[in-house]
Amino acid sequence: MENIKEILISKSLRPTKQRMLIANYLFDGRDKHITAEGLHKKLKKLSLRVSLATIYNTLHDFCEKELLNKVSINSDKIYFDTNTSHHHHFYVAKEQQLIDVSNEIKFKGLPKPPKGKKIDKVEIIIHLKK
Amino acid sequence: MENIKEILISKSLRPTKQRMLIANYLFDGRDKHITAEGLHKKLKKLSLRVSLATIYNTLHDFCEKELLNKVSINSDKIYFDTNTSHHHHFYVAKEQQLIDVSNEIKFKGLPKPPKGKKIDKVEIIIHLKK
DNA sequence: TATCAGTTTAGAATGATTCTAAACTATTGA
DNA sequence: TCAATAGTTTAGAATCATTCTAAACTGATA
Repeated sequence: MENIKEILISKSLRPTKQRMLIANYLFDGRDKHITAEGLHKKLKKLSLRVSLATIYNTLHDFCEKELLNKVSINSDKIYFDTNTSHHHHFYVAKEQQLIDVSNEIKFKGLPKPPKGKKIDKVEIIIHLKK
Repeated sequence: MENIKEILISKSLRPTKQRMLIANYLFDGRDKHITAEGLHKKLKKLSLRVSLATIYNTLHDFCEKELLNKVSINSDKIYFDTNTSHHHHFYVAKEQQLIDVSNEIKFKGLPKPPKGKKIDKVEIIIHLKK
């Protein structure tokens, strides 16, 4: 907890009550994929009242400070991923479920980017079905 | 043109005026990535009046019949891709630009899917920056 | 020609996200 | 200690892509 407070400060985010609540929930050691709406509901269940606007603000702030990763796969919701290391995902469209891929994928034959552009990162989404 | 009419029929889509307009625009031989809104504007410029609702309906119908591919990368718009063969994309976030990757990418070390699930397809998005 | 399934349409509804402006809180410096 | 100020939170409104609805239209078929 103290830990988390320091992290926020080190990222020049004031450790406000709301940010602490959210950070404590998110960074409990388990990897999570969550949407703003989903987080809002979770916190409500724990009787922690944080406005939806603040949730959005905070999630975006955390992303900018690289405490979270944005994953946008299905174009109707943004998922925020607490795993910020470079990794890939399984995605089950039917259940809108996102699962981390833990192992390393190697590729061959990556194309050259068009002139004037560089490769930022390679994202792999493994779509699953039954 | 006659060609396109027959394709629609073969997919049991009536070759209505609106569908023909849209299909003629989309399937002119050049690969395209387009959004519903974008297509609506393009057709308007050509003085072809098709309602936005019909554009959405048609794009979805074409997807179901595998004449188009849905690509959702940035989570605020759906792109429809006239290239329906299996391929990957470059994506330039800043310009919301989508570019087909023409060559083959091979990978090694694809993870096993969780029990009860099969790999449907592997989607690779190569994020580009300046 | 009447019927009917399929299609188109305008406009309303939805739902995620962002914006706005006012209230609140924390930090700083006198 | 206090005021000033910068940063934060909030409810609710606004936005924007997309979907829905229900009525009008179209065209093939009997």
